[in-house]
Amino acid sequence: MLQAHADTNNSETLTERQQAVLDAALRLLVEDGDHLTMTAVARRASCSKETLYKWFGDRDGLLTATVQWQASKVRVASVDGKGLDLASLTASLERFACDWLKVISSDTSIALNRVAVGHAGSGKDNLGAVVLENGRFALAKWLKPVLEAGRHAGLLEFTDAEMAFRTFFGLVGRDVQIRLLLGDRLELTEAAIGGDAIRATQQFLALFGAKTGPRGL
Amino acid sequence: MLQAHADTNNSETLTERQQAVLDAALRLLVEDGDHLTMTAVARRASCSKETLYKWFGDRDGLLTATVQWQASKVRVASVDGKGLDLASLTASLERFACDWLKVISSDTSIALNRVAVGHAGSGKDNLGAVVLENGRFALAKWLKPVLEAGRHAGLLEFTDAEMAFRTFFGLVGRDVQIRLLLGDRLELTEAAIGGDAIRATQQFLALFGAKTGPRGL
DNA sequence: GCCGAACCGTAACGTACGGTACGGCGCTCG
DNA sequence: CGAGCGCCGTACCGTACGTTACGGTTCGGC
Repeated sequence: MLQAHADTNNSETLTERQQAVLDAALRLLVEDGDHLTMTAVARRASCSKETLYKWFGDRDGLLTATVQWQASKVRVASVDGKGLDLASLTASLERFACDWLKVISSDTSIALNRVAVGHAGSGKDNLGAVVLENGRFALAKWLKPVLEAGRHAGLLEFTDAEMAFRTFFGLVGRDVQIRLLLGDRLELTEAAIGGDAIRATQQFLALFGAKTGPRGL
Repeated sequence: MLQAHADTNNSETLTERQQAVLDAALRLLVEDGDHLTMTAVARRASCSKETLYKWFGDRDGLLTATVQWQASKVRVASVDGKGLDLASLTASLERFACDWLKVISSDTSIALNRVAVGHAGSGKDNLGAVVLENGRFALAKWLKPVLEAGRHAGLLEFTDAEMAFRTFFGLVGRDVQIRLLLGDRLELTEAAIGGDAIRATQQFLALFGAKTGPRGL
């Protein structure tokens, strides 16, 4: 998770220097919240504002590029659909839950979601769509094949994969994301995340596991 | 909405005129997003900016008063703990789920949560705490007695009411709130909300219902 | 060495907006 | 009926910030 393997889109069109600038903008966004100014980015990245405008057009362009740049860094390798037995399926689900909880509780994710939410309220919905696409919908895209494989192997029972995924999403995330976005202090230790991942997975299996399988929880 | 039932806090300290001003601010917040300016509020409410500053101190004070004013309007009557049989417990849970989904999908809630999220990112966390207190935590305060009553009546089994509540919260809300906050078009018809409420309740009962109860879904 | 391109640092401009001051108006009270 | 007061409308001020412009520097190519 979170490895920076050379990706398809951004690494081609963005020079090394531009990536450094976007990293600076990202750090600033995490530190100072939505208080990001062009002057601050230029100072932090040791570049001129003229260059910022030449590269990214305007402030929204810089913001969008920053969000997409971060998104391109968190692409994860899709799991192979070899989740044949219950143990590996359970492990996959727990791993997804664990990774997801780590992502949404990270400072970076919180900062990016905050700015995207604020942006969604002000007309142009670019940032919100980008965050959603690389967050919730990407998670669904990764997870659905696992669910389908589990159903095909007779381990899961559901009619609509989308509905099953959304239930899993709710069981994992619960109130965590909205509380963090609203500024609630909510310490999420590694152990707590791991425990939540196990609990959510067991609850999901209790709801969607095949009748023959073991009924956890 | 906007009935003048004498409330605890706000109706005493706020005059009729002040409430009208806050309603104007609230409408503006819903319409224009976070683009709320003091001049716009003054114009919409047909009052002077000087009056706004005299009454609410500064922009943050106006924002906080607006959020609290809206919060004071959505107080619901707490259900009585007479949920003795499974039918009435199920009905109570469904009703909570239904009401909650209606709240978080309303334009007002979305606008308020957006501004609170943005505010939480910029130092002062007042708004986020207020929204959280009147949203998630208020819901917990209403719902936990119901859950405890259900456990006492032998209908539910759980060790930690907080954990049970959070699971219910996740099953009901799933990805709805974050998607709406991020600007996702997500039409929630009355029928869809009702169906989701029933589904979430059945799933919750499947996870936490006493073994003698019916195993839905 | 010279040229042009890219870029850094900074100054400057325009605008939006939070906050303040002031004149005028209607209302209440003596 | 005059005084005082609360409030409306508006002009005004200061600042922050997006955006542009410009002088100076580095660097690759001829």
